[in-house]
Amino acid sequence: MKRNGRLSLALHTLGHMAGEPERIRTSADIAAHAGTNPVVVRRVLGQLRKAGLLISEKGHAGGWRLARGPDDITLADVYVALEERLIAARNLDEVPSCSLEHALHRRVTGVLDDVEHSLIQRLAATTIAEVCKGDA
Amino acid sequence: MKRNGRLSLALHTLGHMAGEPERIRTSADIAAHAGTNPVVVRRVLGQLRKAGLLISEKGHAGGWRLARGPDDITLADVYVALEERLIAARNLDEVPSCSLEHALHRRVTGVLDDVEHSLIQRLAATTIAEVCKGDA
DNA sequence: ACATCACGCAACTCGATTTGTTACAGCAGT
DNA sequence: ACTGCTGTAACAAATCGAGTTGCGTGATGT
Repeated sequence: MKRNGRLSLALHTLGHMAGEPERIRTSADIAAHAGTNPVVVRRVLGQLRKAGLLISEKGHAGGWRLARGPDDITLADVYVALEERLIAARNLDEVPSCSLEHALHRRVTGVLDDVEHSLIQRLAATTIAEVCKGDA
Repeated sequence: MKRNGRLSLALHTLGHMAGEPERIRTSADIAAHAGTNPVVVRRVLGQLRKAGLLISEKGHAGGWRLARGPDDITLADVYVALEERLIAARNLDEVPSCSLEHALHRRVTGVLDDVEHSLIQRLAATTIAEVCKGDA
């Protein structure tokens, strides 16, 4: 796992959950399966929980499960929940010294924002359930 | 300068060159203007040279100049020359252990490649000369 | 010829970001 | 009470890009 590790981990986990929605999984289980650390899992899935995609329960029989049906969670939901923003730069508004820089920045970020938007739309077209089905 | 620093630097420099195509600039000049280091400039512009966008000449009166007219260089040319690939992951084909991972990977990279492609097409619609004009 | 000025390239440092790890507090069942 | 889970903070390790230094090479002017 290297780049987009969080996204990979999240999608992978959700995919498995979609296969057996009843089963409650612990972060240790998930971490073992993904070859990473339970804390990392909790960090990533915690963002999905905040976004309302997952529910986590503490205590003896605790663990993680889907907050909604797998056909009601799209890849875009996951993407935005993780605040990935692969494309659009999350910039610290660097004041451009020369006006050319300004013009360039405006044009490029305009395109980038558009493309990011279209990426999200494309991701919104696929649900977790579909991906899981396509696997079989 | 932080993320996409190479792209910024390249576009900025090309923009200025488009304004005065005759003038030959040294990497020291460019670096001073961009607030960075001559070696960094040579690294970045070197990629543009390999892509046939720039010409560099050594020696006393050496320096950098455009290899073609500014209206014949698009933002996409620069983007691909730098091998930026903001979107599509440059992965080391990690063999997915479970088939779900496989299905996921295929679908996500499919979308990502498409979006990357559309990004390049959008960038190809703008030339360096246009950006320079838009500035004035 | 020779000094000068510029690029080309490799190796290294540095800082920021990301990922992995350890430790501990809190909560829910048995 | 005890066990087993999450939540969080703090720290360590790996990663990556930018910056830096040093030296080799080619072209120009004297």
